[in-house]
Amino acid sequence: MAELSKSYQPQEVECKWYQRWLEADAFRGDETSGREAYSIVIPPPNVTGILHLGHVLNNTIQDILARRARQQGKAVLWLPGTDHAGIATQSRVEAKLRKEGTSRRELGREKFLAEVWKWKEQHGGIIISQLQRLGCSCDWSRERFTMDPAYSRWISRIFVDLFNSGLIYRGKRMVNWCPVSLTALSDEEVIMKPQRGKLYYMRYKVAGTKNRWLEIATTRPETLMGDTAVAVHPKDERYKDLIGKFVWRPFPEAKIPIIAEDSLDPEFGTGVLKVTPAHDKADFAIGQRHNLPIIDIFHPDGTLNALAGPEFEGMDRFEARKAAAKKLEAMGQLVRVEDHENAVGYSERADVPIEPRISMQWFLRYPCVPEATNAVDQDEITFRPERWKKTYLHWMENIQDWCISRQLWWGHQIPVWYRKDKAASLREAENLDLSAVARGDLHCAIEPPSDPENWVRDEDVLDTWFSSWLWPFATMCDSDQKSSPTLKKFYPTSDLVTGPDILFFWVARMIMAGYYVEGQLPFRNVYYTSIIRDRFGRKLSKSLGNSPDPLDIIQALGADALRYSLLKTAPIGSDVRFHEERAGFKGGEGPKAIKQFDECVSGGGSYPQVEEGRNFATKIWNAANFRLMQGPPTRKKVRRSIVDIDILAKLDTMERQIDAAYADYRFSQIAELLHAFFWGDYCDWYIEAVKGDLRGADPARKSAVLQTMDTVFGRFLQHLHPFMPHLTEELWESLGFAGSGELLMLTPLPQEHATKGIKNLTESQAQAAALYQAVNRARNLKAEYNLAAKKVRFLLAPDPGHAWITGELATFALLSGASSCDLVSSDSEPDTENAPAALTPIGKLYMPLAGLIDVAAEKARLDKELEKIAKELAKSESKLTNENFVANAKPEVVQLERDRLNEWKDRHEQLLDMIRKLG
RNA sequence: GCACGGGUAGCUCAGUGGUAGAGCGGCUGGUUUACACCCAGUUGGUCGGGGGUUCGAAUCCCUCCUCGUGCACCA
Repeated sequence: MAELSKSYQPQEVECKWYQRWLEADAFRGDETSGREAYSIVIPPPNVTGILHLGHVLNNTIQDILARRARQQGKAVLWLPGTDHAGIATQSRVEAKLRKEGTSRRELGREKFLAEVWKWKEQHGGIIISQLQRLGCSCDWSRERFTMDPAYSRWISRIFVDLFNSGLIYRGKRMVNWCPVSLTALSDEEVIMKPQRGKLYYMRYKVAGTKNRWLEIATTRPETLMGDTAVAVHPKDERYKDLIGKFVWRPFPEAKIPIIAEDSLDPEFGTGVLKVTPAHDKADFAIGQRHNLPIIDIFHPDGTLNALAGPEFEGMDRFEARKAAAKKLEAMGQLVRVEDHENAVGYSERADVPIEPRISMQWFLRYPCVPEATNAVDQDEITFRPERWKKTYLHWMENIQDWCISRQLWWGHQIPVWYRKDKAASLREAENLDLSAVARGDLHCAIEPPSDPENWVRDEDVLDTWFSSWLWPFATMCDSDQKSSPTLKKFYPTSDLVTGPDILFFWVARMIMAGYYVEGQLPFRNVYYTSIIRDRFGRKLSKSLGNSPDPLDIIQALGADALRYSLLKTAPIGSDVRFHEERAGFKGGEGPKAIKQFDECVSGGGSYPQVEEGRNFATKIWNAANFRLMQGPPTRKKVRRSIVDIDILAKLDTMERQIDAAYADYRFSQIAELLHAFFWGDYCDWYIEAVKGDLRGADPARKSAVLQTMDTVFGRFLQHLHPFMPHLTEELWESLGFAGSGELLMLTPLPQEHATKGIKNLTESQAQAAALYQAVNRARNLKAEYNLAAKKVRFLLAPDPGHAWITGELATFALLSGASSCDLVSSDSEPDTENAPAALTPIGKLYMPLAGLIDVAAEKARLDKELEKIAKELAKSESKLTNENFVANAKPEVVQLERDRLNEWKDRHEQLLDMIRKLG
C-alpha cells in the first residue's frame, strides 16, 4: 500500500473521479433492469442561469438520495435538464440587443429567436457543467430541455387536448400586466409589497348642483381620466341621496354616474370610491355589474395614451400621478394629501409594480383538481415538512384559472391559427371555442394547417410553467407514444426535491398534469428544502451581492466539503444561515453592521461552515494515511479486544441510526452521526487505544486491529459516500477496498451487521465504556495539576468485579498519558495526602505526587466534586421519596432513578472517605 | 386580517414527557512519529416572557412578546 500525499487536494481528486464515473457509465438509469426502481426528475434550472447555493443544496440532496438508492441495489434514474425560462432569458437577450443598438422588434421574430438560440448555445451549458463539478450523478444521456422539439410537441399536444376538452379558453380579462416585460403574468408571479404611498383626497362636483362636492380618496390619481363612475355604499347616510345622480370628472371633463356598491367599506377614506374599470381588478368587477364603459388610458409600457388627454399623453404613470395631483390642486379640487401605507403587486421578474390591465388572454381551468387535492390530503403524496400540505390544500381549494399566454417570443408558441381573412375579428373575439374550429375559422392542432398561406398563427407563447408541469413524464416518453420502457420503469418518480417557493408554480401543477395525462400521481414524496440566507438572515440576491459563488467555494475548499457542510447545517424545512466572513468586516449585528458588511468586498473571505466540511475531509484523509502506514493484516484468525468489539458495536449503532434518519430524510442528522462516529469514536478513541497494539510485538493482536480498522473504515466510507462522493471513492481505492477496480458508488451496502458472531458484545462494550470513562477521569486529574503534558504514574484500586482491567492497563496508560499504571489492593491504597485521587467506574485512581500535593487545594477540589455529587444525590433522593413519582412514573424510569441513586451514594461515600484520609 | 413556522451556550443549529447537546468561537496547556485543516483539558444556557396540565415540561395546552413565511387585503 502506497502512502497518500501529505494533505488532501480535493480539486484534482474530484475532477478525476467524476471522469471515472462518466467513463464507467455509472449514472445510467437502466430501464431494462429487474431491480427495484428509484427515480427523481431534477427541478430544471434556468438554461441561462448559473449555480447558486440554493441549487447546491437542492441538487446535493437529490444526489444523496440517488447515490444511497444505488448502494441499496436499486435501478436509479436521476433525470436532468433545463428549462427555457421565457421572460428571464428573453429579457437578457433583449438587454444585449439594446446594448448593440437594436431591438427584437427591429430584428423581427425569426431573427430574434435565432439570437436567443445563439445565446442559449453560449450560456446554456454552464449550469450543467457546474452541477457536474458538484458531483451530481445525473443520467446525462437523458438530459432534456423544454424547448427540444420532442418536448415541445408535448406542450402542443396538451394544449390541444385541453382546448378540445373545453378547459382552455380565451377571454378579455383583467390580468396582471408587467409594463417592463410587456406581458401578462399569472397571479403567482405577482408579489405583494408594502409601500409607503400617499392618499390623495380630491373633490368632484355633483352635476346639477350649485356648489355640492363629493370628496374622494385615492392612491392613484393618475387613473382618474379612466374613471367611469363613483361609488358609495347604499346604506351610507352621507351620500344616500346622491345615488343615481352624476358628478363631473375634472379631466377630461365628463359626467359620470354615482352608483351604489355593497362591496365597499364606508370607513375607508371618505367612503366614496372612484371607479376605474380598466385599471383595477375590483373596479372592473364593479364595472361589469353596473355595465360601465371601460376607458383604457395606458399604453402597454405604462405610459399614458391619448385618452388621458394631450397633456398626459406619453407620460410615465408615476410622473402622471404627480402631474394629475398638481392639476387637481391648480383647479382647487385637491383637498389634502395624507401618508398612506398599502400593498402593491410587483412583477416577480422585473420588480416593478404590475399594472392591472384588460387584455385578451388564454386561460386554463385546471384539470383533475379533485384527484390532485385528494392525493395530498390522503397522503398518497407526502410532503416534508408536512406543514406544506396545508398550504397546498388551501391553494387548491381557492384555485383560480391560470393565465397561460405570454406576450413574448421566446417560448412555445400557442398552437392556434386563425383564418387569414377573418384574423382581425377572430383575434378580438371573446369565448373562442370548438365551434370556431367547426366553422373552419380556427385551427388548433399539433401540426400547422396544410394550407399555411391561408392562416395566421397566434403570436403569444405559453407560460414557462405550462411546459414544466409536464416534466416528470414528458422527459420519459414521446408525446405520440402511449408509453415507453423508461416511463414504465421509472414513473411515477420516487422523490421530488424542490423549494417551497414553487409549490404553486410547479409542484401543484405537476400533480394535476400527472393525473390528467398519465392518470396517476407524478411522485410519491416531495421534500421541500430550506431557503439559504446570508449571515444576517437576508435572502441571497445578486443585487445585494450577498450570494457567494459556489464555484469559488468549491475551488477553495472542495465540492465534498461544500456538500457536507451545507447538508449538515440545513435543517429539515426551516431557513438556514450561511456564514460568510469578509476581509475588513468587524462583525456584529444590526443595520450598521450590515451596512459595513455590504461595503466589504465579497469573495476572498472565508466560510466557517464549509471549513468544517473541509476539516472533516482532511481528518478522514489523514486517518486513511495512518491506516496505510500500518501495512496489511497478516493473519486470518482474529481475537478481538474489548476496544475492537466496542468500535464495531458503535459502527452498528451508527448504521441503524443512519437508516432511521434516511427514512425521515433527516440529512443533517446523518451528517452529524457520521462526524461523531468517525472523529470521536473512531479517531479519538479507537485509534488512540490501539496504537500500542500496532507498535507491539504481538502479530495476532496487530492483525486483529488492522482487520477491525478495515471493516470500520470501509463501511464508514460507504455510508459517507452520498455526502462526500469523491473523497470516499478515492480512499476506497487507495485503501484497497476496490478489489479489481469496482467503484464504491456501485458497491452494495453490507447486509450483515459488523458485530455478527461476536459473543461477549454487551460485556465488552461495558468494559470499554468503563475504561474510557476512567481515562477521562485520569486526564482531568492531570489537567487539574497542570500535568496534562507530562507523563505521570497512576495507581488503580479496582472495585470488585473489575479484574478484567489487568489486561487493559497498558491501553489505559497510553490513553491517559501515563508512564505506567499499576494495580493496588484496597488495603494498600496510598493516602490521598500523597496522591490526589479520582473516582472511576473501575475503582479509585491515584496519582502519587511524592509530597508535592497542596493539601488545601486538593481538599477544595474534592469538596467541589462532593458538592456536585451531593446535588445529584439530593435530586435523585427527592424524586424517589416522592410517592407520586414512584406510583405514576414508568417502572423502568423508576428503576433507572434507583440505579442512579445507588451510584451517587456510592461515589459520595468514597469521596467522603478520600477527604477524611486527607486529614 | 387568516394560517403556518422559528425564538435553546457569544454564533450556527440538534434535541417532541424522564441526568440540557454538537460544531464554531473563547480560555489553558501541547511539535509523544496520522492529522496545528490537529490533540488534551476547560469555559459557557432560570431552553423568548407569563400562566396551566403532569410525579416530572426545552418538549403538551393557553396567553403575550418577537422575527419570518404563505394567503387575503381599504380604493
